[in-house]
Amino acid sequence: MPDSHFEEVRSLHLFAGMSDDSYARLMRAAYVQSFPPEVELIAEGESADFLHILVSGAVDLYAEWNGRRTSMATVRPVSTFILAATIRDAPYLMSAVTMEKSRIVMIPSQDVRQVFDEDGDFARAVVVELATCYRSVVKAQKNLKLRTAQERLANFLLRQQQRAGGAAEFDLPFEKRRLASLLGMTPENLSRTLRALQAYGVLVDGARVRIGDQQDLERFARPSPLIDDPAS
Amino acid sequence: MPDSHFEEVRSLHLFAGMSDDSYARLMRAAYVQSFPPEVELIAEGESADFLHILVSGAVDLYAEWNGRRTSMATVRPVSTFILAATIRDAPYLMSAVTMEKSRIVMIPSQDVRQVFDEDGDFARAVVVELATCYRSVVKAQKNLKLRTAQERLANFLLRQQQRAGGAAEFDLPFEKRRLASLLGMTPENLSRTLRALQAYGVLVDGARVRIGDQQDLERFARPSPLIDDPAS
DNA sequence: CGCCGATTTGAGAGCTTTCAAACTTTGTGG
DNA sequence: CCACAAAGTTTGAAAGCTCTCAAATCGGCG
Repeated sequence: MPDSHFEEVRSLHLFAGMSDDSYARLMRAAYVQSFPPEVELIAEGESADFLHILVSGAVDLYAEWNGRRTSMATVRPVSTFILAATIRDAPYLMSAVTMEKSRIVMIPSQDVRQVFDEDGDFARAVVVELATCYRSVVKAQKNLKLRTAQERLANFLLRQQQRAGGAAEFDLPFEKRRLASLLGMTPENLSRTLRALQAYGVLVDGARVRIGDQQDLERFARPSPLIDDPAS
Repeated sequence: MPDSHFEEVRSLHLFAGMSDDSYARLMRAAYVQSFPPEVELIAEGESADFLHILVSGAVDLYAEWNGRRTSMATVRPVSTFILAATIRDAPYLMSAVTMEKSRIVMIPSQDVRQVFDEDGDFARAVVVELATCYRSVVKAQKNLKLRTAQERLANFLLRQQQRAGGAAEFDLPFEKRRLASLLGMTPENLSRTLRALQAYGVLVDGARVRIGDQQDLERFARPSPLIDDPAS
């Protein structure tokens, strides 16, 4: 593996606190791979043979049932995904597909479990990572069950605006069809709902969004740290 | 704390593997408390001062936003709840209320974090517990996003039937209003949807449910281990 | 330019919610 | 033990929201 990735991954919270020894063991059989867009990395139901770490690019986690499909989350660098399945040695609950050209570090699951069994520091880091993932899914579920589609969209836009440094204008980070799926609606409905938010000063042109009156949109969206804060 | 609870809690997967020493430290400041039904144990947004372990009874985890309320999960003995907030030393994301008379062991969060920092075995057990919780929320989210209300209800009934040992008749485990909220619908809609499942041989009388033709209901519900299996 | 996929728009159907009222169940006090 | 009150459940009607299907439009790329 190139040194640059080696160091980049090392600096992740998950690996930062462990001994050089354990880290070396973890990386011994690990390798980096580059993928073009739209490549299926893992499929729901398969056994979790590798822990994946996204170094660059973007990955969509989705799930399917009975012919339907929904986006569950978007993974951005640098972060791991599907840690829980690796630890539990259980089947993946979600599929993963690259959204763009992506570089991914893959560590054999059995190495992760072995180091996990031997290195308490690593085990503790895994806990913190998992607790964070757990809390973020709980937030996603609250978002789904407590808010209407319009409210979810409004809050999503406000979060995007924050990510854009508070600018009044910014671009949507991915296709609208994927956004619709993430928010739990159809593309058609997203289109209409975006339009409905004009009433709160939202203007959309293609992927470009302009938030005319943040206060007004916030009054409608009522963002809450217990649902919308990415960390915590 | 009474010895009976002491042993019962000790036998939980979360505590089974740790040293007597660590366990004693964890339990030093812990105490058991009995609560009548409908008691608010913790409120969303509060800081996580105690890890809770339900020894007997039942607890509803719910969340609120903007005046709306939804049930997120039901906790059954013997299990812990809100472990992630304790570990992260972060605010609770959900509120908890007793559904029946319940006995609950409360361990100060700082003790949990301290033992967690010192005892690798405990840290590893926490990981397994958290990974399981994480996976169960992911399943709940797939259930919500991929299935219609009717399908969620049908699968819920099949799961209940399993819990009842496969009997054709069984009782719903809690009030219908709570079930409706768990499944993400209104009580009125649950009532109508139960009726709609007559088409697949489901008969309801009060809390009593009779599944006339399991095969038929399964053909409609299409249960999947990646959504409906409680463990794994 | 012309094709292909993504997005938008329209219309209609279907599902879910809301509101109101009737009915049932549960628990309490007389 | 009965009557009553309070809460939970069911039913009906209407409104609102979301989905589906179909067609039109937009946008990027060869």
